[in-house]
Amino acid sequence: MKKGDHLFLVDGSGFIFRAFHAIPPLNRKSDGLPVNAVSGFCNMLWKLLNDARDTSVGVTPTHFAVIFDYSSKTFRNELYDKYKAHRPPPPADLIPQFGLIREATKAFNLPCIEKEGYEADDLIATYARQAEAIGADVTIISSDKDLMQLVTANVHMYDAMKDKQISIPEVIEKWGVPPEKMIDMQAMTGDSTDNVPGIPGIGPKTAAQLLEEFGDLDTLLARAEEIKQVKRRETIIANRELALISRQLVTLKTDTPVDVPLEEMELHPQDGPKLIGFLKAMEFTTLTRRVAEKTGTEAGEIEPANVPVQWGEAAHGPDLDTGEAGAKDAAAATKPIAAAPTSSKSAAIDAPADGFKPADLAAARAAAFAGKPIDTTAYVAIRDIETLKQWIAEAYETGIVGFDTETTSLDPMQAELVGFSLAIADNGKSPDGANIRAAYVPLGHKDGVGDLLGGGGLLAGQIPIRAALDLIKPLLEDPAVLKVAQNMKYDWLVMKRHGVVIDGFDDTMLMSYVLDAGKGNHGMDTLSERWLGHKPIAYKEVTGTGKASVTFDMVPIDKATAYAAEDADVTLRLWMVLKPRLVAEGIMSVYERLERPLVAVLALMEERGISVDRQILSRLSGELAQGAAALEESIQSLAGEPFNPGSPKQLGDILFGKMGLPGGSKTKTGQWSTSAQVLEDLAAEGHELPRRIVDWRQLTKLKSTYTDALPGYIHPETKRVHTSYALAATTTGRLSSSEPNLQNIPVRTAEGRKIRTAFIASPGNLLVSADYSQIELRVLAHVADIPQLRRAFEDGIDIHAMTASEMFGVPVEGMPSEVRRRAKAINFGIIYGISAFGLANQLSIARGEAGDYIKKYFERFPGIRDYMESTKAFAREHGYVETIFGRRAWYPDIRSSNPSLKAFNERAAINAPIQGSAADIIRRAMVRMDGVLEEAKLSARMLLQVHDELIFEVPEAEAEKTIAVVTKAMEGAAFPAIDMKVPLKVDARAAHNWDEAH
DNA sequence: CCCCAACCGTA
DNA sequence: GTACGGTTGGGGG
Repeated sequence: MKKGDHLFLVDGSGFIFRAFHAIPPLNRKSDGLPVNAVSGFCNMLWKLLNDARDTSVGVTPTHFAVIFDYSSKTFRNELYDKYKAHRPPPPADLIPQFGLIREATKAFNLPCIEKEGYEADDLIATYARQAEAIGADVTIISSDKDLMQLVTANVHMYDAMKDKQISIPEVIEKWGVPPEKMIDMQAMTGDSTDNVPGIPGIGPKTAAQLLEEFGDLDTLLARAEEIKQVKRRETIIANRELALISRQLVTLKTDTPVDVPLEEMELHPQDGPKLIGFLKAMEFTTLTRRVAEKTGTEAGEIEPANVPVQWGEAAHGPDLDTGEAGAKDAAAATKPIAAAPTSSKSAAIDAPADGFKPADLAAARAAAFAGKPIDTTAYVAIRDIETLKQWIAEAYETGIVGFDTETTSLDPMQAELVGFSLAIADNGKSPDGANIRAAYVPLGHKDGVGDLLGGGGLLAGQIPIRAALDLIKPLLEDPAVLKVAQNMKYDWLVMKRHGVVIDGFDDTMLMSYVLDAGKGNHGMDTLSERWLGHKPIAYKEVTGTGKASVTFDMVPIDKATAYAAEDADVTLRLWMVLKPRLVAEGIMSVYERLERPLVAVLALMEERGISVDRQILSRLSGELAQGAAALEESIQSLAGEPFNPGSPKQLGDILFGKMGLPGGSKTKTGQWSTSAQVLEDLAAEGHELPRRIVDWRQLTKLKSTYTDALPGYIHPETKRVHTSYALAATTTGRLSSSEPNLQNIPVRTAEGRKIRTAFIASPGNLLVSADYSQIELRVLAHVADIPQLRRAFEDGIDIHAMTASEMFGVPVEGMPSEVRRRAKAINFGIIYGISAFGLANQLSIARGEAGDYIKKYFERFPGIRDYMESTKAFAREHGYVETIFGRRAWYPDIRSSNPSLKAFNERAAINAPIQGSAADIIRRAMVRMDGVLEEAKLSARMLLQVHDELIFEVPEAEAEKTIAVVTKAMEGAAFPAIDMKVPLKVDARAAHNWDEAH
């Protein structure tokens, strides 16, 4: 080292504690290893090594070292036995990171320096003075006041997290004394977290004043009699010895015997592959990419390094204890525990022996947030651009932000943005805790007055919406910053319609769904009460209810802030609880592969919508009205009195009271059942009225639910119908569709199918419908591994005919349709968790006969019975069942003592893996579809999903090729996760409307 | 105005 | 026998 060189000394132990508390909990996704402090550390090192000149440091280092504490036992304990006593053990999430930080330092090719019996501060002091003596400059990367005594004209400090240089003026500004008087200052004030006594009652202000007057501590003590304030004079004289011991404790040793000379700190070029190996092992994708670019390394070829991890119980003393010296900020706000670590191993012993496994970390996190009070009075409204910029900068800083939009409508295709809220977290001052603050950015709130058209004037004190969107857009589109929302599909679509494509996000609703499907709904209010013990403000409380309700833009801003900021706050808290559970419960890949990617896919499908021909529906509606009116008239005359045929109650009275027909069955409320089944039976006996009621019901159903309702869903601007898909509504993993439900458009009857002719391709295009053939039976053949079924599917044989042939010994050739029908019903029954009761109902046969069928079926297909029994046993033992991709469906009531409830849950548990696996397969196809189409240079757009069917809109000229590409993608959707034992088959067709394409 | 039961459309 | 959502009637407040 020579004059003019510049030495950077990083206070590694101090940094890890500050980073841990400042950075929200970030866990390695593969196993939940906490890595937030390591992440902050690596980012800081990378920045200092490459861009130090662009920071407040303003110089480039020539020499560089990272210094750590070695153990909590140092020479200071000899001086004063209570030194650093009463230190709580470090938080569980931090313990594994001590070792990782050292590994990181080595990966960065930097010297990693520590020495037994000394604190990092002593090593830093020694090196700083050595370098200074040579004429080099020194920058200490730390903001610890204990190091400020080292600051001179040539020695500076740098707060990396605030990007702030600390030199002589900053020390004076902060403490009122120059650096060389910091030792005396600390000797007087002491340090409660380190148990440095100081002089009782003397704080920084008094100390500075006394040092100003007397010059230094020795002079002060010598002339203590001159102090005018009686009380102060007496305590200083009485505590003279304490002050002198304190001075010894806080004075850093500048002559520590060091093992690594300054020369060895000379900076060497980065070893790209080595560093990337470590970063990959930590799963820091963004930094990996940056390092690869900068060092010209091909990251894809580098394997993640095998980094040793001390989860806790096996951690060696020095690694754990290094944290202690830097734990000042943490300890200050933490209630000290009774037992102090007394040996270098004690922290490891104090920590629970198995307290650092993913499941325990998740449990600790949940416990930390359960009932943790939420300060809802701290929410603020952001009303100016500068403040918004600050919040956005903090989101970049922490890398995670809670996000929520407020709009004028529950329908994201109609919604206008009224404001958005942000929640920012750091990792809190207490173990496993977190501090969260949230704000609302009002953009489109109006005053209540308004003109006759209803529109009020924009309220003052709101950032113009365009400006706010321009500011927030880069943040929302930056995949490196995690946006956390509840039901992100809604916010994603709203923001997309405002020109922002959110990238890099988590969705707490979907997390809850993969973790707890079947254990209640996944709405924010429910989750908040369940996990946080907090009941958020109800939406209705803010907007009012019923006729008196207003849209959110009419809500006063203070009221809106209380509501909206709380939503972002709660969402981020839920993330803290739920995210670690994904790893702990082994369900992360379901979330990442089958849930999260569908958010954008479905949002885009919803945005595209589908063309519906108003004229066709209107014509059909007229026809249906005519038909229904004619039927109604004949119904009235047959009944002999006017009544409402739509009222099951009135109908029951007519049929079973007045007309005295034999009543089939009663509903659970004691009413006569007038179900289609009952009416069909009566009709079969020759009664005319029930027959006409059945027909009337069909026509009115088609009219009210479809031909009349659908036109109301045509969007005024797009002229298309935009359904909404729910990702987290079913227990099995299926989607659901609503407003309108496009998953129950009629198809079974000729009358009903006419509705489908109204769903049309836009001019120049065709609709392509591609549906899986028998996907659930194929899944059953796969999971239960049934040889006959597998063979039949491989050979392309009619599966129901094969079943009938096996069961009844009837050859497939020339099989009566009734025989096949019965086998088909049994096959469906199997999928639904068959019961003799249900099968009997379905086939209108006796219970006993149905029971015989089932018995026979199981004789022929014993593997199916085994599957059903083992599935039930699994569900009873675990409370859930799994799809072939690991999705879970919970059935807590399967242990119910109520026999019918228990049986119901058993049937559902048998069905769920089959229905759910099929749902997972089509989800996989959907996630891949856009990429597959793009690769094939096709412009087809996926519009709808109906459980086993996908509908696309495609230019006429591309239809044929699209069918081939889509079919291939769907048939291969299980691969490579699952190598299906049965081929998947897809039928696809193109036509101008949905009826012909299906 | 809200909720539930009954009924029925889909896979 | 599984999984959904929408419409209607009807009763409650």
